[in-house]
Amino acid sequence: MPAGTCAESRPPLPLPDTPTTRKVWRIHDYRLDLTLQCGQAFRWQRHGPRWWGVADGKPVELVQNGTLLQARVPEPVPDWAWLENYLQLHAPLPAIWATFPDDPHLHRARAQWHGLRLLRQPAWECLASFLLSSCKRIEQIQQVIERLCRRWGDPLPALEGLPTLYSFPPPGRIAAATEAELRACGAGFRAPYLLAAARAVDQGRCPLDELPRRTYPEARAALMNLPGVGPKIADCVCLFGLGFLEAFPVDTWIARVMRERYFRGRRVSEETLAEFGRSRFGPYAGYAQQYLFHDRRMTDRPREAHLHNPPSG
DNA sequence: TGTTGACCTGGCCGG
DNA sequence: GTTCGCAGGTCAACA
Repeated sequence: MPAGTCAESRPPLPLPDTPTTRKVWRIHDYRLDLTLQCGQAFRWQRHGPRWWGVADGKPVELVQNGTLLQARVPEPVPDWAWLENYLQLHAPLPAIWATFPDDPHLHRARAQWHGLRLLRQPAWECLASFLLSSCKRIEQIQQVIERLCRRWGDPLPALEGLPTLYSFPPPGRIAAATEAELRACGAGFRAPYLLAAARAVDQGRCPLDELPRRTYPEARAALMNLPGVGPKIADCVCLFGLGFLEAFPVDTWIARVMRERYFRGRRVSEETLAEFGRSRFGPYAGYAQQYLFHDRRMTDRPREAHLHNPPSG
């Protein structure tokens, strides 16, 4: 190759990304309102078309206007991969749907709730949140988590015009708290579970960072070694925090819908339902679970069906 | 192996 | 204003 050609064809030196506080994406098959409010994450607040919360440790304001998604952060960031990953903007939803069997119940849920996505949350925040979730409504879970963040989290740089948001407390901070202090935040009988989990993670006995590199059964078993973590919470953490999309959490809602629609109302154990869900819906069973779960929940709670309204923004 | 009650707390509902 | 059953789960005791 001639020397001159080589110099001309050399790619330009990569320029560092210019840090920005705003970003716009064109998105398809995405419903921000459903995704943030369906019960997989507990730190998002809605005011009209605007959503604000903490994603991957950073305060963010989000607005969806049709196929445009706008984000705003208080301090310039060089890239937005962290938010794209959290929101799973690049998850191939049509390809995921193509893997599912021809299932009338799933088709109906898809038609109604198309655009609902699974988030990818920080594993510790996900584990702590779902440890606090048993026998609580979403609003109550949000309140307890907010108290924990205000008490043991750090204030984050404020978005102009919005209240101060707090980081999710790292395991070491919770590990240093007392059970009574956690109960005072509203954790109730879940307080000793949260404390034990925080200490296990903080001391490296439950290496959350390593679990995504293990197999799903190994990660699930490691989580279930923690006190207070049964099959349901372990599967929620696998699905929403570790990226194991084959996980199929079985809670009371999904157990009801599965027994009704696939087992003619027969009594079937929850472990059997989880195995059935994973084998029927395959490597993306978690997506199927979330659609079936949300469909059933909205059927039983029509008051909350305003979620069906597309974003007004 | 499957079933049952206890565990905190707070919003809801009927009296 | 008060009472009561209930809620997106887990654990341990018991049959």
